[in-house]
Parts: sequence; C-alpha cells; structure tokens
Amino acid sequence: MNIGEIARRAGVSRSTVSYALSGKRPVSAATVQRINDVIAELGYRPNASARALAEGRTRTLGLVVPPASRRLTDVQLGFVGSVVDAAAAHDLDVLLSPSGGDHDRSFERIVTGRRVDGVILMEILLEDPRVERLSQASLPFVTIGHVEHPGASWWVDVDYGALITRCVHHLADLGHEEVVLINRSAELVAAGYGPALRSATGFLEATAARGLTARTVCCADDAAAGLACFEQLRTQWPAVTAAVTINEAALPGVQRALHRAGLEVPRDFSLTGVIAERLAEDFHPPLTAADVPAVELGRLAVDLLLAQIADRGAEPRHALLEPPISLRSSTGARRRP
Amino acid sequence: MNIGEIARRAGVSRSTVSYALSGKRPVSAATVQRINDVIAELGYRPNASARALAEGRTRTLGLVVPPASRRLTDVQLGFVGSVVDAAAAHDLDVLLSPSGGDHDRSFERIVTGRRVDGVILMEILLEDPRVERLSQASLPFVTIGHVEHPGASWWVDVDYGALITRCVHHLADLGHEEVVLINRSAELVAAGYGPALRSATGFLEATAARGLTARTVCCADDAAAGLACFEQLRTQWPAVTAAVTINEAALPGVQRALHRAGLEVPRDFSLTGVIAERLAEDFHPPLTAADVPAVELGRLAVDLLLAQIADRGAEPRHALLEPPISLRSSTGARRRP
DNA sequence: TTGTATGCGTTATCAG
DNA sequence: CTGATAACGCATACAA
Repeated sequence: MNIGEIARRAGVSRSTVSYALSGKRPVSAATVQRINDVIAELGYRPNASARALAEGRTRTLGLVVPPASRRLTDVQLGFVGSVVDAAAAHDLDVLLSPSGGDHDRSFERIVTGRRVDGVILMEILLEDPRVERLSQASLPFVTIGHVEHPGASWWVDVDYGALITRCVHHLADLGHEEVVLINRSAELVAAGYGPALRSATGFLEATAARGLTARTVCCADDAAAGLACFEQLRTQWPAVTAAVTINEAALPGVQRALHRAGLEVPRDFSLTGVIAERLAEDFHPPLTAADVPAVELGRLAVDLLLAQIADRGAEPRHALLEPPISLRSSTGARRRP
Repeated sequence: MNIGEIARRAGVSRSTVSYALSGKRPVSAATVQRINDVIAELGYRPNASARALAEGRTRTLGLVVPPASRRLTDVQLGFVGSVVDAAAAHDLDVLLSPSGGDHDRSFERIVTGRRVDGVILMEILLEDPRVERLSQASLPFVTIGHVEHPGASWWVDVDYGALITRCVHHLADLGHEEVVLINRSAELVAAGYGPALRSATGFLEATAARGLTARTVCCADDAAAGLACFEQLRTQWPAVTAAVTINEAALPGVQRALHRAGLEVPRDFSLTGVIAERLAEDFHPPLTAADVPAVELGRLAVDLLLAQIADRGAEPRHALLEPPISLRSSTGARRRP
C-alpha cells in the first residue's frame, strides 16, 4: 500500500497524489476527489520513514528522561506529560530516551541517528556532558533547567534561587529566626544538580541578608528519609521553627515526623518551599509554596524548540520563570516560647 | 555524512561498508579496520530513516499512554519506565502516543504510518476500539490489561479479581463482617475499565462466599476525594470495620480521614488492597497489600511483543500475574465492640 | 493542471 | 572477498 498504488487506482501519477495530499501545488477538484476516495477506501497513509528520508526531517522530537531506576518526581512527570501533549498538538511524535550519564546507547542513537528534528533534555547537571554532545552535533535542543554557563543555548527553567529567597523573606517577616533548608539528596548535590545547588545558595544568601540562623540538610527522595531527616534535625537544632524544602518525595515522611513530634502546622512549625501544586494541596495543611509550573515549562520548551528548528540561525532564547508563592496554610508567625 | 562518504574515504564501496557494519558478509580484517577508523574519526552513524525504509522495520516500539490531562498513577508510571528501560536493553527506541479515546491523530499516525514495529497499549477498556483498530491493521501489539474477550490476542495483566478475593478472605479470617471496596472513579467504572470492574466482581463474589456484608463506593483519583469518600462511608455504614482498595491516589485522603476520625490502624480499622509497592510502604502504618508488579509487567510486555514481531505467525501468548499479598501492618482482628 | 525524472541513505541481490 | 546496482516510498525540480 504505497503512493504508487493510490496513483494507479486513481488513474493519475504519483506526484499528483503527493501534491493532492500536501497542497503544495494546485490540483483540480475532481482529481482531488478521486484521489481522496481511493485513499479513504484503502486507508492509505504515507510511510513515515520514506517521507522523513525524502523531506530531511522526521516530524519527531526526542525527549531525554532520567532512567526509570531513578523514580520520577511529580514535577518531572509533569514535564513529560506536557511535552508529549504539546508536541501532539503540533502533530509531532515524541521519542523517549532514558539516559543516565556518560556513554548511553539510546542517547547516542537519538543524537546521531537523525531520528529526531530536535531534543528536549530534562534533569541536567550544572556541567552536563550531554549538553556538550548536542552542541557539537548541531542538533537543535532545549534544556529544562540550565547549565552553569549557558552561553548561547536555549533553555527554560524555574528560578530556584529567587523562589527560595522569597520563601526565606516570608519566614523572616513572620518572625522566624532559625530556619532549615531540606534539600534533595547529597548525591544530587555532589553531582551538581542545578535546582539543589541554586536553592542552597539562595537560602544561604537570603538568611544572611536577614540575619537568620541557617541550617541545611540533604535528604534522599523518599518518605522514610524525610521522616528520619526531620527527626534528626529536630534533635540537632531544637531552636529551628521553620523549614524550606524542594524535596517533594520526602513530604509524606516530614508530615509523619511533624505528627509524631506533636507539632501542629503552622502553630508550632512553619513549612514552605518549591513544590508541585498537586502535592502542595495534598499536604495537611495545604502548603504555602511556590508551585513549579511544570506544564507551562514543558509547553514552553516545545515552543522554543520548534522556533529553533524553524530558524536554525536564530538568536538563542530562554525563559526563567519565577512563579508567585501561593499563600495557603502552612506558614505562620513564630510562636514565642 | 553518509555511508558513501565513509566508503570514499576508506577506499571501498558502499556495500562493503554496510557489510562491515552488519557482519552479514565476510569482510577482510584489514578493510574492517580501515572502515572503523574512518567511522570513528567522523563519528558516523547510519541514518535511521533510510535504514528503516530499506530494511522494512524501524527498530522502534510504540507506547500508547493516557493523555497527560488524566494524571498517571504510580502503577502506570511504573509501566512506562519499565517498558522504556526494557526496550532500551534491546537497543529499541520508544515512541510515545498520548491517546484518549476514538479518533486520535497521534494514535493513527502510529498505527498506520509504519513508524513502529509494534505497539504496547496500556490502560485499555473492556471494550476498546483501539484494540480493534490494531488488530485490523495487522500491526503486532501487546496490551497491559486485557479486554473482555481477549480471543487470540497478546496481553499481560494482574488478576485483580483473584487478588481482591484474597484480600477479602484475609479480612474474613480476621473476623471482619462488614467491609467496603473503595474503587476507582465512577467514570472509569462506567467507561468499562477492567481493573475497576473485575475488582468489583471479585469483591462481591468473595464477600458473598464468606457471608460478609459488602459495601462498594467509587472514588475519584485524588486525595480530596479519598477524604470525602471515607468520611461519607463511615457515616453511611458505621458498622464497616475494614476496607479494600485499588485507588492509590485516594490513599493520602483516606489516611487523613482515618486520623481525623481518631481511628487507629489496624486496631480500629483494617485497610488492604492492590497498591504500588512504594505507596504501600509510604502509608502509615505500611499497608498489607498485593503489590502490583508494574516493572515486571512492563518487561514482560516488551518480551511478548518482541516474540510476536520475530514470529508474526506465532500462537498468541499472555500472562496473568497473581502476586502474593505482602503482610505488613495495616490489617488486624476486628475489635469486638 | 498534470506527468517525468531524480534524489534522499541504506540494505540486499547479483556479478565478479 | 568486493563492486555495481536495484529496490524501499516519498517529495520536488523540471517539463509540458
């Protein structure tokens, strides 16, 4: 079932069928009608590989995701979903590539096999070899997150530093004097994971600026770690009255630790941070937090990538989002002892 | 950068390069060496579209997922991750297609555009038009979940009916006499979602067999619904002392409702069901439940699909998994009033 | 408005 | 062991 067969049955040449389908050349109404009838009857669709070969583009976007072994967070899941949906809205398909670190077969296939017209890279490190690789491959790409020295590259990100700073000011305004940052895991920090490092920096600067005592703790991405982590920090720094966090997966454990310690939020303890909207609302009480606009970021990444593909010489663009903090019910004035 | 360029620089013909790469014809060691040097120097990789066109296969698998608007549950996320990883282990890429219901452009592209060698379909309904569509397209496919009359099709699934039955027997053995099934949403039930319907059937049969009073309630897939749902069922059927659930997303709400009602698990109330392992362990106390082996199901689906692609005339195969119930701490003897 | 011819980059068949 | 050359199915420049 190919274009030749359709042409034969419709009594026209193959190019006429092609042009009738693409509309890139006028075709008489009667001919179009006949062709469409045959196509409808046989359920014909152009072979994607042949079209890609002839056209020089695949109508496919690559999405590089962390391997399944590292569980996806809610925010990451939001990225994937919105990228796929945004691409579908443009009639583009999405090819998934699970990529861990260095020499990844799947990643190499994507980069160098001309399987995709462009790539969206998520969960990158401050120094990420994959960004280098894509640059020299001269394949259009957009990163969700930005490397330390983005130079002339395309990216979208959330300004973790600014958001954490806002959280700290909010707590300071409420009278808190000793606060803790519950960060992502020590491994991620050591590997150079941007959100973790930029949050830490923002936290230290903001607490210094407001004269607060700052504590920082790294916490693995699961509930058990959240529980252990919180209990430890309570015994180590009993004067801490508020926490800022970017660790979504630890929240259920933090919740349990608060309950177990008999702390009521926000009366006895304030909690805020940068968290996916759904999780912030699932918390009890709902978290005052900056909601990561994962869906918007994903859509934006697709938009930028398409702009870059359409005009490969275009000036690099980026977007650094700074969503407002949603005031819910998890922060309050520090209770004087 | 194509195979002709490599051939030219290596001083051989294009076919020799092709055979050196595929190994489908003997090539002298010296020639292979020379070719590999050139390839390494230029970083050449065969064009995937051209190869697919010539070879008649794409080395790509299609994965049909629910659209992002419907949030993925933990179990579904497990499917996606394990399918992608299993495919990568076979050097296959995965093309994602978000597909809601009937005539979906993305789904049609996949099915009829020869973009993939086979398809894995997840979250299907008991009567699913997409299964029909794939059948008549004679494209190899495997479903995660099975339609009502699977006939001669390939699928993998968890035996929800059997697992729920086991949960009921477990509760009956502990002396519970009035139990409730917290099912997925009413919309899913109405649409004919297999796990929801098979769980309901298994629940009713098992409770009848053991002479228990059975209650059933549908609950939307979020924490707020879980909370509302649980409070409602407590007032409506105050004699209920245990619940069975397959609704992961409602669990945080159920947890809060239990706490708010002052019920201690398992002393005052028992809770069990079919739940992703991670969520079962995150619950407080950890849930006695049948862990959905999402990773194994995904891997199995890929294996079956590859078997089908390798031998398209093969006898259809399927796998109905019945994982054991992990005894944790959320079920106990009914407390006599 | 339509038809012919060529190229896209590989694989695979047929000759040597 | 290696080289020409014909598919694969489509898009498009060139002719009419």
